[in-house]
Amino acid sequence: MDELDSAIVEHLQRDARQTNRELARKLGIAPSTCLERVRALRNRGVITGYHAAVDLRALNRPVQALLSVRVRPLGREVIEGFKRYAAGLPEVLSVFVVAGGEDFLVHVAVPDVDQLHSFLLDRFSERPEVVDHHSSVIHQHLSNPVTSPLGPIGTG
Amino acid sequence: MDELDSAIVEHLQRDARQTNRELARKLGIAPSTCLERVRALRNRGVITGYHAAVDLRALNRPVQALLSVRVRPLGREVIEGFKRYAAGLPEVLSVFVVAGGEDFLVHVAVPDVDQLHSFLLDRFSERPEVVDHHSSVIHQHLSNPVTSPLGPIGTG
DNA sequence: GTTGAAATAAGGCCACC
DNA sequence: GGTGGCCTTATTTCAAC
Repeated sequence: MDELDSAIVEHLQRDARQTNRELARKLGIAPSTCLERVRALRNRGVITGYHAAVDLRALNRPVQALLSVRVRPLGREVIEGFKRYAAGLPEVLSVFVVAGGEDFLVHVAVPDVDQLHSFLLDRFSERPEVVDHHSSVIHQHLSNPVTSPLGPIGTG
Repeated sequence: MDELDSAIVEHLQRDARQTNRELARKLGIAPSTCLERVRALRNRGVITGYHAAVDLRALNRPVQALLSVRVRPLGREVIEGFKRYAAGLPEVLSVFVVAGGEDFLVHVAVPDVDQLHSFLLDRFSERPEVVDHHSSVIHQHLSNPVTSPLGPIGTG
């Protein structure tokens, strides 16, 4: 994991479909060298995959919310069970298992606020382990396009 | 936005670097047809980009947290200002602007808990508009690999 | 809108440095 | 570990349906 690897990761986070030749040209290295580096990053698990990003409005899901959920009794089975349940729901974008006042934060995207309400009632309130929940509508969500190493770059 | 488009979007969310031929074969259409569909999805803004996903541990950032922040006075300038400030910090993965008890939820990834503490003190506590903040360490973060349309598929 | 084939460009392997 | 060349494979255009 040197500076070249770091640069490759940054470029591929911005555009995962640029050709190997284009990437090599930007970095000033030979395409074959670049290809080997990229493959090594995948094999070492630094790059975990390549994913298309979508516009939630285009998919009829303009309303986003963060749902905080408390479950009881606290234990591995209840936590694991709810986590997998929530992650499997089509409305759910991601699930955070957190420490502190709440146990889960569930990021959802739905067609409208009525369906957000229905989702809470039908999917969360009815679950016996859910003792409390609270929703925060998301007005805006900005994602950092690149995630770079922090601190000294590891030796691999 | 028919069912074919929907299927294309799902496949490209799982693997954005599969060849056009492979994608066409899975969908049972000609490669040239597939290519045109994919291009149309990009031009219509349904697919917004292709991004490499990375392992945060490999980038020396194994500690994640969600930081809830309240700012005052509440107004467009303060909200916009803090939002852009937070989104520009290298430790920050994404920023949620939310309604409800808190104003922001900031998703961060740092090398260790000490640097999480330092981040809060140096980057948030010192900001005059930040009147309160509270951190929740993330034990686990699951993302849904695919985001599909909900409800009736729009006519585009 | 979809297809098949031809032209263009890229990916991938290997010998060499 | 990095490079350049060669062969294989994919992408992309275009005329026709």
